[in-house]
Amino acid sequence: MFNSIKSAKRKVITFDDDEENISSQGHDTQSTAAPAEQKSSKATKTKAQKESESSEPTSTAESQEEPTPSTTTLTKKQKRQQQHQYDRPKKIANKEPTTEAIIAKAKDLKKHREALPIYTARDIIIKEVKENACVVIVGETGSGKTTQIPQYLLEAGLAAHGTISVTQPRRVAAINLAKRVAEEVGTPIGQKVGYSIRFDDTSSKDSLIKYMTDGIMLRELLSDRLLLRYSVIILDEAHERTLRTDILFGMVKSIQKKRADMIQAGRRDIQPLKIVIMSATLDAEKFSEYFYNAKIMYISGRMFPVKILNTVEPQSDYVDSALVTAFQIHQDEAPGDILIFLTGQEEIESLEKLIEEYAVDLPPTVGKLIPCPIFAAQDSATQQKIFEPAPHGTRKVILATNIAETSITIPNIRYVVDTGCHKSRGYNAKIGIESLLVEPISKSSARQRMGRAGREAPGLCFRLYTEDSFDQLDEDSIPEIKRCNLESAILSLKATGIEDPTKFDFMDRPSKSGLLKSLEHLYALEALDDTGALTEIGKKMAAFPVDPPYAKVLLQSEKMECTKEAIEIISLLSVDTIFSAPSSKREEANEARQKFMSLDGDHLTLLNTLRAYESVKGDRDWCRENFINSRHMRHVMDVRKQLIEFCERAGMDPRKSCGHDLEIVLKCFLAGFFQNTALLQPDSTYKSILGGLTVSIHPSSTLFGKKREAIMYNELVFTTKHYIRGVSALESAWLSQAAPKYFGNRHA
DNA sequence: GAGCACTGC
Repeated sequence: MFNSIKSAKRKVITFDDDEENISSQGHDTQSTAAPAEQKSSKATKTKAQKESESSEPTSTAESQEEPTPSTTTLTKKQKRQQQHQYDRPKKIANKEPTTEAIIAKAKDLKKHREALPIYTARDIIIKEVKENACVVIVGETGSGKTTQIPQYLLEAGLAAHGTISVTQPRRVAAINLAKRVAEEVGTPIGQKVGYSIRFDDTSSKDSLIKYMTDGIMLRELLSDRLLLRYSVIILDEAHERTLRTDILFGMVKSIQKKRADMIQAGRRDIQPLKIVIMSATLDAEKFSEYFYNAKIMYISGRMFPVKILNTVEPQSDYVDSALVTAFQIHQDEAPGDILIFLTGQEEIESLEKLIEEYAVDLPPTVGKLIPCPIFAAQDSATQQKIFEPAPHGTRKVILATNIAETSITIPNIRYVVDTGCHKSRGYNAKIGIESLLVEPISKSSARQRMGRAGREAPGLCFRLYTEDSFDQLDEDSIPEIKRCNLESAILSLKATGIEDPTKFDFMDRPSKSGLLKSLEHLYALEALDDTGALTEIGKKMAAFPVDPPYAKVLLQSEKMECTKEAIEIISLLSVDTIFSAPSSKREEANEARQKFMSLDGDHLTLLNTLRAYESVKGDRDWCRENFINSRHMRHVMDVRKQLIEFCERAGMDPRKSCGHDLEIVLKCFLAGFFQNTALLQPDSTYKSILGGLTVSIHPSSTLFGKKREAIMYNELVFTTKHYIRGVSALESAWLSQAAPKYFGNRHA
C-alpha cells in the first residue's frame, strides 16, 4: 500500500496491513464506567470532551510553569518571587476575574463534568474509597480521573479531617491540574484548591485539595512523619514507577498502618488515612497485591482508535527507516502531523538534515514537509516552535526524544513513527557506575507512544520493528529504583526514621549490592557511623534539597569559609548545563564561552559565568549573545535562593565568602567528591584513584584535552566511554587533607 | 569530540 518516493531513490518499507490490528489505546476489559461511552466518543466530540482533554497537561511551556498568580491570593512566598531581581519573561497582564465570574464559570463547567464518562462511576468510586483503606483506580488517558476523583471525594466529605492530596511526577502537571480543578470548584487557585511544587507553593491551611509533586510529599515527610494534615493521599501516574513514587508507596503504607494502630489504641485526635493509587496501565494487580489486595476499578478513556502497522522485515538502521516512512506517510496519507520518536539530540539533528535534503526532491504537487526537532536541552524559545501550526498545505514532522511520550503533548498529531528505542539511564550496582545507553522500549512505552496519534482523531502508528520484536519486548520498563544510584533515597529513608533501609517494604526491591554501595558511600561521607546509624552530619545533610555529596560540600564550606561560593557552584551544577549550544552555531558558542573560562576547570568557569550574568542582571539579550540558556540560569538563581534559606536555617552564614582565594572552594568540593578523582598517567590518560578505571574528560568540559596532574569530577557516566563531567584541576597533595582515611598513606 | 526524561517544605 505504500509507494516509493520516485525522485528520492529510496527503498520502500513494507508494513503489515492487518485489519485486526486496531487498538483504541489498548484493551477490552471490564469497565465500571460505561464502556459504551468509549465507542460513541469516536464519532463526534462534545465540548465536554474537549474540556476534559484540556485538563491534561499540555506542554512544558514556560508560561505554564510560571503562572500569573492572582493578586488576591498572593502568598508571602509568591510576593517574594515576584520581586525577583532577574530578568524573567514578561508575565501577561491578567485581569483578575471577579468572584461572580469564577462562580459562573464553575457552574458552566459543572455540566461538562457531568458529561464525562467517569461521572457514571462517581457513586461507586466514593463508596469504594469510603469502605476501603486502599483503592487502585486504572484510568485511561482522557478519562478525567485526576481532575474528577479528588472532587468526588471532596463532595463526599472526605476532606473534613484533612486535605486530599494528589501527587504528580511532574511540576507542570501539578500546576495545570490544580488550576483546572480550582476553576471547576469555583474558587481562585490557592483557596480550596492549591498546588505545591518546589519554588512555588499556592496551597494554604484551608486547601481541601492539593496537587503536589512527589518530591514535595517526600520532603513533607521529613517534618510530618505521619502526614497528619492529609486525610486522603492519591498517588497518580503510579505506573511510571519513578523512584519517588516507589518510596512513597512504602511510606504511605506504613503511615496508614501506624495511624490505624494509634486509633486502635484509643487516640481520638488521629484520623485514618485513605490511599488511592491511580495508574494508566491495565496490569494493576501488582499495586493491588502490594496494598493488601486492594479493589481495582477500571475507568475507560476518551481515545480515538489508532491502527498499528509493524514492519514486515526487521530494520537495520531505524533513522534511515524513519526517513523513508515519513516520506511515505507524507505522500500517501491524509493531512495531519507526524511524530517520530528517536533516542537523542544527535539522531534528531541528523534526521532533520536528511529530511531537508530529501524534501528538495518532492514533486511540486506535494506540499512541504517541515522537520521540527524537540528535546530537553533546547532553550525554551526553540521548544515553543513546535506548537506553531504548519502553514497551509504543508505538514510538520516532529522529531522528538521521550520528552514527547509523557511531558509534552503536541497538537495535531495523526501519525506516530516509533523506532522502538530510547536512551535510558542505568546503574551498575556492583561497580557503582551510571550509564546512558540506547535500549529497546517496553510494551507499555510502545502503547504510550502509539496513543499520541489518537488524541484528536483516529490515527496511525508505524512501528519500525516487526510484530515478533514487539512480542519480545518487556511488558513494563524496569522501575527506576532498580536501576539508579540510591544514596539520596537511602539518606531520606534514614532521616524519616527507617533505621534499616534494606528491610524497607519496597514494592520492587533494589539489589542488595546497590543498597550496600549506597550505604558505603554514605558512610564515607560521614553521614552514617560504624553501626550504620545516621550521624549529626547525616541529619544535617538530609535536610538539604541536594544530593548527599553536595550536601557534604555545603557543610564543609562553613569550616572553610566559602559558603557563598559553594552555594553558587552547587546551584550552577543543578542544571544539565547553563550553556546553550545549538549545533549549528557551535563555533560561535565556544568562542563566547572563552570569556568566562577558568584554567582551573569547570567549577570556577561556572562561577565566572554567574558573576557576569549578575553584572548584567540576567539580561536576556546578553544571555542570547553569550549562548547562555536563560531558562536554566533562572532555575540556578531559584536554587541559589533556596539554598541560602536552607543554610540560614541550619545556622550557617550563606554570605561567608573566600574572596579571590578560589583554590579553597575546590578543596571544599573535595569533601564531597574525594572519591571522584583521577590522576594523569604516563600515557596521558586519566585513571580514577579508587577503582583504577580509565576515564575521559567529556568534550563539554573546559579541561577537555588538557593534561593536569590530578582532577576531580562531579559525574561519571558510561556512554561510548567512561566520560566525566564537571571537572576541575587539583594538586594531589590536597587529597590526603580532604580524606585522610582514604588517602592518608598514599600521599603522606 | 558529545547527555533520555523527571524531581526537592
